[in-house]
Amino acid sequence: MDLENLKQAGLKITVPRLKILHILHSGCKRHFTVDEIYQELIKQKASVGLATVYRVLAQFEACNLVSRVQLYNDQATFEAGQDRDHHDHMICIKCGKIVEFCDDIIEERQEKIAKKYGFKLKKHHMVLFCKCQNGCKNKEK
Amino acid sequence: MDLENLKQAGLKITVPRLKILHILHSGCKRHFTVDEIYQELIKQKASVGLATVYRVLAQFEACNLVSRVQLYNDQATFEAGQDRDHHDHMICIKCGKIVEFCDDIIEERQEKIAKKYGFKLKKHHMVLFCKCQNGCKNKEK
DNA sequence: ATTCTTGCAAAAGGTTTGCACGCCT
DNA sequence: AGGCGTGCAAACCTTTTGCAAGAAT
Repeated sequence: MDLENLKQAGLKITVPRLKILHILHSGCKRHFTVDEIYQELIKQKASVGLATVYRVLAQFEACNLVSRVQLYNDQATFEAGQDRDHHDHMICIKCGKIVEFCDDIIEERQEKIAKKYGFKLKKHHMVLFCKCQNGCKNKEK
Repeated sequence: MDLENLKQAGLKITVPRLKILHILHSGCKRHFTVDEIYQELIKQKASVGLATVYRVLAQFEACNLVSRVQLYNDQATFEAGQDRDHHDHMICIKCGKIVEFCDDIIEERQEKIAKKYGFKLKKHHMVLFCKCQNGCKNKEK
């Protein structure tokens, strides 16, 4: 349970932390920019400062309640969920829909390519930018 | 020839543009952050403003003399060379050495994965972070 | 009581823009 | 003269930090 993680990490159960946890887990959305969370807090009329959102997310990251993912070039994005297995992301450039996937063949090739050049692969970063084929009528993000 | 591109794009041949072009093509290095170029200009005692570096690189990008690549999360990076074929990057996290590569198997898998989820792949972003195996004694970047 | 948290404002770091001066034709 | 190009400073945007006041145990 999330609250256990907080306690174990020596973090107190506070209103801002609970509200942010709630946002992270409500609905089917799992990826949030800092500003998305901040705007949601404003919508809920919670008086939580932007600096607090940044601080809390960094703390959550440290105790594995969220992980930081680089989906866009300009804003930090956090992904809800604990101890997730490795995966990459596919994003619809029109509606923003995100799909997580992991492809063994690609993972294997990456290792081989690194080895071929005398490198040892430490991590990788891969995002596929796509368009949903059906039913995505939203405007470009 | 580079100067032709400039003229065709309606850009005048000026000292800052020539100096930046020269930096882009001298040596074997092909990837530069804005600041690397700016620092090199300072080292050469060229009085070129940082804003100019940004503006010139944006213009060079528009006429295909450089392309913008997202290698680090915090700083824009530009790659010298015109009309390059698609490729991805592998970076040594210790010495910063960059290798460009393109793997058909990965490219093909990316298409397939997109299709599998009902997406149409438009572009992708992939960077492998590695360690050189031999002879890389530099400190972490 | 003590330690942790927070909101606010200011600072930081990278990038862009406004503006007046300068250069070239 | 006219327009493009430039340096400088100021503005911008996201993120971080300092600090004094407030909460949690």
